Amino acid sequence: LKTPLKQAATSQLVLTERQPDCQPLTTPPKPKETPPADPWTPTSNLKMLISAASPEIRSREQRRQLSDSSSEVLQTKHCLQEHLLGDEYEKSQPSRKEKSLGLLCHKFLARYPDYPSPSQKSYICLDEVTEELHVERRRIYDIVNVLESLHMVSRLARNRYVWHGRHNLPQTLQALRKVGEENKYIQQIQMIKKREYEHEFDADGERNEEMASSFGSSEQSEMSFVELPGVEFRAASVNGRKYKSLRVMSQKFVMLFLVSTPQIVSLEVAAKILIGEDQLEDLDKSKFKTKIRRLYDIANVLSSLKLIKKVHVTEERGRKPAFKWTGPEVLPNTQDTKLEATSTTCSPPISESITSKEQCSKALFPSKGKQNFTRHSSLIKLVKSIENDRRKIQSAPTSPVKISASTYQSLPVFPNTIAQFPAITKHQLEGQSKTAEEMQMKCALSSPEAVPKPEPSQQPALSQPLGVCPTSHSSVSPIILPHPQSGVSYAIYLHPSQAHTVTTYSPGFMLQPLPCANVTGIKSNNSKVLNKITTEEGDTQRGPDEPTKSLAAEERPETKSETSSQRCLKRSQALSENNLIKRRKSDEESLDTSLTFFPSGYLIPLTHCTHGNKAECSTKEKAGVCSLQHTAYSSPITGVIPMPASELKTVNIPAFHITPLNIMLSPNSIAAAPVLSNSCLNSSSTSSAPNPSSSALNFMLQHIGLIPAGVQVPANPVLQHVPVSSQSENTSHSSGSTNVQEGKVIKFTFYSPINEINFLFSPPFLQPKEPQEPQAVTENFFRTPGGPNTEPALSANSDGTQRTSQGTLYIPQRKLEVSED
DNA sequence: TCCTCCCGCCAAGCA
DNA sequence: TGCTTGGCGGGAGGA
Repeated sequence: LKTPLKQAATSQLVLTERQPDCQPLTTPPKPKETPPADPWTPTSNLKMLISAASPEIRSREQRRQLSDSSSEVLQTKHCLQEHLLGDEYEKSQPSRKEKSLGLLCHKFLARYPDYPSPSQKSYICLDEVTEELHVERRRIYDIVNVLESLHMVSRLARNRYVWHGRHNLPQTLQALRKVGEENKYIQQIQMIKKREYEHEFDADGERNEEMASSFGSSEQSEMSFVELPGVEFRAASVNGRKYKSLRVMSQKFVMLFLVSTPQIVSLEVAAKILIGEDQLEDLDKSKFKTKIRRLYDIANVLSSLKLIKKVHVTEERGRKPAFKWTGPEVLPNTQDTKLEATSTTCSPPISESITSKEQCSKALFPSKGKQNFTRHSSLIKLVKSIENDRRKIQSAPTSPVKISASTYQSLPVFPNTIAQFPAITKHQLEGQSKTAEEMQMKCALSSPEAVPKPEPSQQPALSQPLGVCPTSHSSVSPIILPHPQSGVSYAIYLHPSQAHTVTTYSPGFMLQPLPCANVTGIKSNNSKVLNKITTEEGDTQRGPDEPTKSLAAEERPETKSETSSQRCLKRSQALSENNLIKRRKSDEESLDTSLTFFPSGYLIPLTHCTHGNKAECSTKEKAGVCSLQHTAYSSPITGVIPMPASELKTVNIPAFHITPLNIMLSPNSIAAAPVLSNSCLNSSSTSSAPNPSSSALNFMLQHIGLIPAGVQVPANPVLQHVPVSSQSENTSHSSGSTNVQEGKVIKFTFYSPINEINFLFSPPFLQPKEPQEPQAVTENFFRTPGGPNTEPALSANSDGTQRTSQGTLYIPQRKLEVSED
């Protein structure tokens, strides 16, 4: 009852306020005379009914008519009243969509030029806007707040804003991206996704508890408004409210897009992150719903600005609303350049400290005092989260698993991997596989065409050897990780089509599941279970004939890799220096956790590839990564090769670092990496250095129990040049095409957030063998292959695992997906 | 049924 | 003290 009355009063107020503006208006002041609080007179009764039926429409219609003539107003009023009890009145109401904030924002934006003349400032009077757009003031605030977050408007005074248009947008986005990177939002996203999958079946409470721990305590919560020089932020209130401001939320929401790869953020994740940085007690459902509501508000405005677009991420658990960034690409290089132009201290040193951050912030926002700098606490929270994990596993059984200390940094990589799946549509994968042959030709590592949407300016000039070496130009591109101390290096086979995006070394990454393994091809028959993104326009549904393109669309330009990877390495190093031992535990935990749901891939040891030789080291030193101190823990169970920290110290890890920025490595970069071909292999102790593929195979096969330990199998040329053709992959059940025999090749795939690393193993080694300990576990991660749309014929093992009759191991993506059959 | 998000209450804070 | 600003959540339209 309250609302209608109030609305009626408002309508009357509007009515009377408009009178002076409308000359012929002669509306009697009767509404004023009738106290709105008295609903029991016939007039007020009627009025209340009208208001109750649709106060908005009533006032809106009245206002509209008032602008024409007073008589029309009265007629309209009468008309409305007459229709009040009828269905026609309801029909006359604008639909909900017509009143949407997005539409309103469109109208609002239409009032002002995108790029107003600097000499001529546009001022926004809220009163005028509310009148002209026939909306409540409250709605305008929603719009203005979001626009403020992008510095498209700024508050001048009460009721008064200045319209800046999009002049500041690039600068703002770069600043936001920078802040987002510094605060490791991508890692938060990964963390959330990881926990999401880990606790898929957990009770909400438990999940919330986990979430809470992952974000640390509320005391660390600190949300600030990112400002730009010259764009002063004058919040109406400077109290704590501003930290919950829609502005801040909007900025953070945008940050998530800018640091994500692909630039798709689900509302759920965004809300959790926003809550995570708020208070722990906010993790209840109502708060979550509130955040979601606000995010919808923000998203509507951002959509009107064409910065984002609504999409849907389809997962096993259903269709999730998400948004995809469609705004201008914000390149970190440019950003860094700009930052450096502002201040030379902006380039974070090897160990990025808070001090340097603040310096950078000062440089970025010189017009404001320190209190205005953005000082997000995400990093601290992340650390806390991991420490929580560590604590949890302190009592857990020790595991021989070793993963790199960098896992500490890239712990959430795993979820990130999942996070990336949405970006890879089934069609994309299929298309990718179908064009595998073509890519083999086109996507030679040195070929720029191999890079989806290669932007010249984005081609990373990876001057440093990354320890990632192509051994061939086949579609399966081996990458070597030198292993100095043990004398064993590791090979990773990269699919060239994705090699450009590979990046990432991370134990978490190594321990991640190997989805989509189809023996004969790149095509994944798992693709059906891959998350897919379907925009409403279906624009992300790309045909199979343009896999590269589609991938490119979803993946971040590789450009970011160089600086980002360096930065990440530095951060990882800094973080790992002090708590290396502790983190091992944590890493183990994370590994174990990953094990639960995600089978891992394998690093293939190159037993004859010498390590630590001067040539290699010099190469690494050139890369500036020799000092990298990471401890890798891997589990034989998960097929991860133990990789002590000392070993990794001299490994050119950067290329394998999974960073929150999703650093990518271009084929060119990989091709340019000389480690394998020159430093590593050539510098090996013997001139007859075995083919790394052989070592890789041996290790792999031993590891999974297909051959006994100590048994060495000769290298198979297939491994060096595994022709993965669309034919073979599509006809895995028929005679194998090219060199891949039917069902005789195992392809292991690492999925990083943005790429896959494939390991192909040739037939001779797939011989029946007595299951050994590791095998039993390992096979749990395998699933038989099948056509892209068909379920493979499985032969269940006694332990419940399955193996294809064709000898092909099929690696599922997720636990849930594995459960089928 | 769930997703979206309109709507407006009401409190904080400004003028 | 009135007005502006905006956090917040109920609940309804829509898919």
